[in-house]
Amino acid sequence: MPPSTAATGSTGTAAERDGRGATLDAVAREAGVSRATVSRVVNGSPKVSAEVRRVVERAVAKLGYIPNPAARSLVTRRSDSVGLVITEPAGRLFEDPFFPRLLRGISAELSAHGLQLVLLMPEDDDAEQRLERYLAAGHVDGVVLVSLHGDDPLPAHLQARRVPMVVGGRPPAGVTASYVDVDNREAARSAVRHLAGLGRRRIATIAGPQDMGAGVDRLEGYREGLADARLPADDDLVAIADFTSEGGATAMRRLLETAPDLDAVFAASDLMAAGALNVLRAAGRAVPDDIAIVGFDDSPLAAATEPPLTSVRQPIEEMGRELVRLLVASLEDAGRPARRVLLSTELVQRRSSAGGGAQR
Amino acid sequence: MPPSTAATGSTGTAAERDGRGATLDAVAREAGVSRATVSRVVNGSPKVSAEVRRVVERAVAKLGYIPNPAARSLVTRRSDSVGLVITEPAGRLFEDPFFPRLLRGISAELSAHGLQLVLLMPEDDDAEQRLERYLAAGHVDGVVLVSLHGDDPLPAHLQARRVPMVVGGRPPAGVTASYVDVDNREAARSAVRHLAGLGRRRIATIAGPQDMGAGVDRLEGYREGLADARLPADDDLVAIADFTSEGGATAMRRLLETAPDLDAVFAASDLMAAGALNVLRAAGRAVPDDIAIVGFDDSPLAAATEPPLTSVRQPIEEMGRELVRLLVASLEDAGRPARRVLLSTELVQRRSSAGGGAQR
DNA sequence: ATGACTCGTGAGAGCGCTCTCACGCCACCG
DNA sequence: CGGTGGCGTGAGAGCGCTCTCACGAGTCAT
Repeated sequence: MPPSTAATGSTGTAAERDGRGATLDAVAREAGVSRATVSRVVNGSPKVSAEVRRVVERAVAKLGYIPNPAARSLVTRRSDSVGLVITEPAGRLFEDPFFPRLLRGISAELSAHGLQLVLLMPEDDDAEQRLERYLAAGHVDGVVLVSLHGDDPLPAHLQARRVPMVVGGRPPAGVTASYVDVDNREAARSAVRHLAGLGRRRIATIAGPQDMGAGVDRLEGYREGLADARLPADDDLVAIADFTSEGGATAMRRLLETAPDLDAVFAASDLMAAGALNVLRAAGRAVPDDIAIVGFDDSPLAAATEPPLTSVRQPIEEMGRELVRLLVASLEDAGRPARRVLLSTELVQRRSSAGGGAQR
Repeated sequence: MPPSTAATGSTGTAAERDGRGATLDAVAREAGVSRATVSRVVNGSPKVSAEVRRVVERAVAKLGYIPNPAARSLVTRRSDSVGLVITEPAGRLFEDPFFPRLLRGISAELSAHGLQLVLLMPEDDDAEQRLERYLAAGHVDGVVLVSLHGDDPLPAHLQARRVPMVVGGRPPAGVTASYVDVDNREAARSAVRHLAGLGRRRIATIAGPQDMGAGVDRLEGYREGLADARLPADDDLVAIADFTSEGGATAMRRLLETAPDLDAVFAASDLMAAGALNVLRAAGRAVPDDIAIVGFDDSPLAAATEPPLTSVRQPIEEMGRELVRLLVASLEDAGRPARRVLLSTELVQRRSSAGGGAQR
């Protein structure tokens, strides 16, 4: 600690203030105007003469003034930040590029709106309770919820507390909030039709968690795809996993037992498809010749596996951006009814489901 | 909007307040004590009689009181949140599990200290300027900087503004701050010795960016490892990349041209090693028989490649936790000198560098 | 009984900002 | 020449909290 730099009145050379930063009041004195006027200039109000504005701006620059966010928040009742709540066990977060990509989209759009991102990853129920208080306290202006599982009480509680929120993916029943999703059902359906079009007849699926919208919808789409192709449904062809590669591997092993004659697999995520791929290789099944496989997400991983994965591309970054747009809109107009935004997908074909396999 | 719910005095049934939440004052009135006392109870001060405490707690519960964070911050000059600044181009963020893992560690430790995480990912210079103002304004109590590149002015600026900060990895010259790192030099050195011990004589390296501490240190360690094994240094054996798999692939192609006789590769990240692996496979070079390869990080990816990668394990989550510990310590004692924490690494051997290859 | 303490509590100032309202000024009209 | 109406500016009240300080009541030694 330097020995008390003394109070040299208004001498202070620019930003060399020690201790706390300059206040509105200091700027006002420096510029010879009132606090109100400085406030107007700082906040870009049009009702300030050009001359005064210049003087104030000079004072601001000279003192290195930066508004105190807490003081501002206290009166505006806004924090200019939003929370992103990710409730997902470690496993998937680590390996799935889904989250980083979503984050990127969210972050970019928030930045465009001058908002900051508070990342919240409750590790247990206790942390989730603290999280709820935190959000209810108004630390953030709104919340983006992603990767919701069916039994999570958080969205309902936030709704009760009137915390503005948007959800990534179809929210669980009972929760009405704006959300952004892709048409998982339709995407899965067309992926299965693609496999059927290749002549595959015993098409299995590695489905996602059945407590998540994406998991349920993609499984449903799979079933519809089978029906479209007039193929019989068969529970032996369905294995549920958790979106991780390890889960995908386990599911694939199970499928090889329950339905050894399968000739195609639709996996509800690329990660699970990659896990399945490893198992198939170890089992000596050739991909795509013996077994064709299609993933979901079109993550960078899909192009890097051997063989590369056919996959359903979803615009993850764009989902992030759209989530923020919805949230910002509801922040500006609280009475706004909840909206749903559905983004489109595209089947990206690669070698894992190339033609010339089992038939055709 | 409901037609003005009228002012029914102190009737209000519990948390059914409309509009803003209850204030300290309201709780004080409800409990029949002063604001100061309620404040003491809420903040767990010991100087409150058990009896009064009970009464106040009941009032708090009844009104569903949650302190207003802005008001509190205004007087305490603390935000109870810290910023995590990641300045890294999209590419690596997407594929490298490094960041999610680090995040996990940071988030867990912050949570243990009752701190929140503000995630900051400036996309361009403009955003970085805004970021600086944001941090200087005191929105956060301190900052964790990771993935610093040598030319980034941010750390120096933050230092000038006296923003408490810690750095992940060795900070660039001129910046003095506490930091957490692994002994990259020693780890790389022993990885190279491991390869030499296998009888490899033409050991190449795919090094990381030379504007980052980890990139420089691992390359240096590689050179020391060669010297240890009395192997000649050779610039043809060195290719610089950017820690991504694509970069690793490009570097590997270049190495195959400049040094077609190489029999081992030390890659400064698993991602780069994986990219190299693909190139080697395409080039018909058998791993580990023709060419042994060692990666760095021991990410989940390392175990999933074919063949699985020998890799230097670093305790990434623990690095995150330690970063937070250092930051918290310097928050509590501003005069505290900068410290360096070095965590240990471990070489995890897998098939990509199995014995029985070129020699031995 | 008196003074010296401790201990729990209340009064009140103040953190730095925004925003409403009032006011003075000038241009313009009748 | 007095009235009218913007328009730019200042005064001042708060936002909800913490924290210092003063104070009354009890405890104990003198």
